[in-house]
Amino acid sequence: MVRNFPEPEVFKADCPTQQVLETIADKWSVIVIYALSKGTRRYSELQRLIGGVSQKMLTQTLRKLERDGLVERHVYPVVPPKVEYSLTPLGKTLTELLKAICKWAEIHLDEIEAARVHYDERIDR
Amino acid sequence: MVRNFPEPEVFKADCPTQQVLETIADKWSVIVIYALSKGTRRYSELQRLIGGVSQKMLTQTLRKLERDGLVERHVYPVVPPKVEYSLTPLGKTLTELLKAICKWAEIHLDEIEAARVHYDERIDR
DNA sequence: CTGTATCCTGTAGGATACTG
DNA sequence: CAGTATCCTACAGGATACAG
Repeated sequence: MVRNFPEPEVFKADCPTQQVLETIADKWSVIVIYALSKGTRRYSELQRLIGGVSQKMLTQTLRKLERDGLVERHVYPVVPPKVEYSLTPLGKTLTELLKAICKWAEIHLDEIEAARVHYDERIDR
Repeated sequence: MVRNFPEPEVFKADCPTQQVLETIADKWSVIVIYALSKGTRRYSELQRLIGGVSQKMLTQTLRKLERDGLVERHVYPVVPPKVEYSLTPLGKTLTELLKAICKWAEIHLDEIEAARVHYDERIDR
């Protein structure tokens, strides 16, 4: 299923860029990175901070980000356990971009909402 | 389930910013917008251009983007049917940001790949 | 406290067939 | 050509229980 497109583009199914997108174009990933952008956080802090995230998804997201080298995990050998998460330098370079996305969303919120209402009005009949 | 956080943040489950993220933090949306960034495309062009997208997902994504006012749909009343898609002005403002994300992905591809290999080596044993 | 393991359900999304 | 409709399955992701 590996066809040969002339363009070295994002369009190829096996394009590695898409694999990266899988990670960062994900709701929880964006939010977690956003939450860590202000500094180190403990696991439980993140859980409290992010409303509506399940334990499973939080852990899963953190592992994925750690694997991609965006987040660093530091375990203190104490009891009870203490684990801190922070952005790596690589992660920090991404932060600015994601913030820009979030800012875009905030700015154009009304515009989008209006578009949706308009669209739905045309459809519902 | 609407708790009252002090921060007017992305963390609230009902935050409208999250709703916007649902749309644009999506793999196919990013790719479709990317594909339209160079100009108007017909439905079938998009389908050919984007490797690995199913008819269902393409239509679904286009509808979602149209609803949010990011994409415009123009139907020519001819037979056989001809439908063209293009970015709205609003959609174009987003293009630059998404391109930046894609560019980031390209630039840091190696770094991420290396991090993954490193991570997996530590785990597999 | 910071997880992992298991179960269970809804649904995203592919394949296929059909229509204006 | 540009879709909609239907079926079907894999897997995302919540709830719960348990462990180090």
